[in-house]
Amino acid sequence: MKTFPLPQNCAASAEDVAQKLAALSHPARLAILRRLGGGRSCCCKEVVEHLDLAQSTVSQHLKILVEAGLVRYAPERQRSRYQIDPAALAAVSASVSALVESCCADEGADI
Amino acid sequence: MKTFPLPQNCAASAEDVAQKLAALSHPARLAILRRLGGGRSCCCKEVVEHLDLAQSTVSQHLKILVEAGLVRYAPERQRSRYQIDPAALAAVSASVSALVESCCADEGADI
DNA sequence: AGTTTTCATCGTCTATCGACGATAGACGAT
DNA sequence: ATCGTCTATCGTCGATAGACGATGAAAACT
Repeated sequence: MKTFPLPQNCAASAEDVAQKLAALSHPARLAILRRLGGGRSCCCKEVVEHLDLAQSTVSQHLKILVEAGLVRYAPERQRSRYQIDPAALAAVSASVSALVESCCADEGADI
Repeated sequence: MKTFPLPQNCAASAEDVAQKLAALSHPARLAILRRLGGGRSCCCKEVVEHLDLAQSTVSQHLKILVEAGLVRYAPERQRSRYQIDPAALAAVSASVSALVESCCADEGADI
């Protein structure tokens, strides 16, 4: 597995982290991400065919993922190309890990 | 017929993961978690004093965290005790990591 | 030309979120 | 018994999410 540069990734603000997590907090968007995983072709139509949602709904979900910075968007000729941003996803994962560690780290836990 | 097949290596369903991520996707709740981190005393009032939100609002956020299974709730005598569930948080972190890895796994990266 | 395909956006609808104040219940202290 | 404190819940409000169909634009294909 390749290592991503991660330039000061964990310095993200709480709002930023919250936005990315919000983008991840919907089953349809998780399904979309899985669909985009593995370097698939990633046009909107293909996602629509696998999700049983209206095209406009899928487009909205994709937009949310793009606005959160988790998916890159390339308006190719006709069929737009959506592609996962591995660094951004890795950054989110790192942020969550950091959060968990900071919450569970110290303390002899008197309770 | 399931809408989302979702072959999972983690035991959690997509809805479950989404719910936990939704619980994490609010700056106030992230701040609450940080407050609860390190085995603090964790009564509602203390959180209120550090968050500049109404007590009812904080109670709501705590409830969301409890319902997501990320925080444990012990209705002690007068002042309730809120406490992070480290295992649940770790599970969320693992789920996110698994998601990221499954999405970025084979990545030919040629467009 | 026209047609089809694909996509983004608009408008609209309902449901939920997020905030607050007010209130009631439970408890300790006086 | 009464007062004060802490908490959870209720009711309400505006804002937003999430879904859909309809529409328009751009590229590709007759």
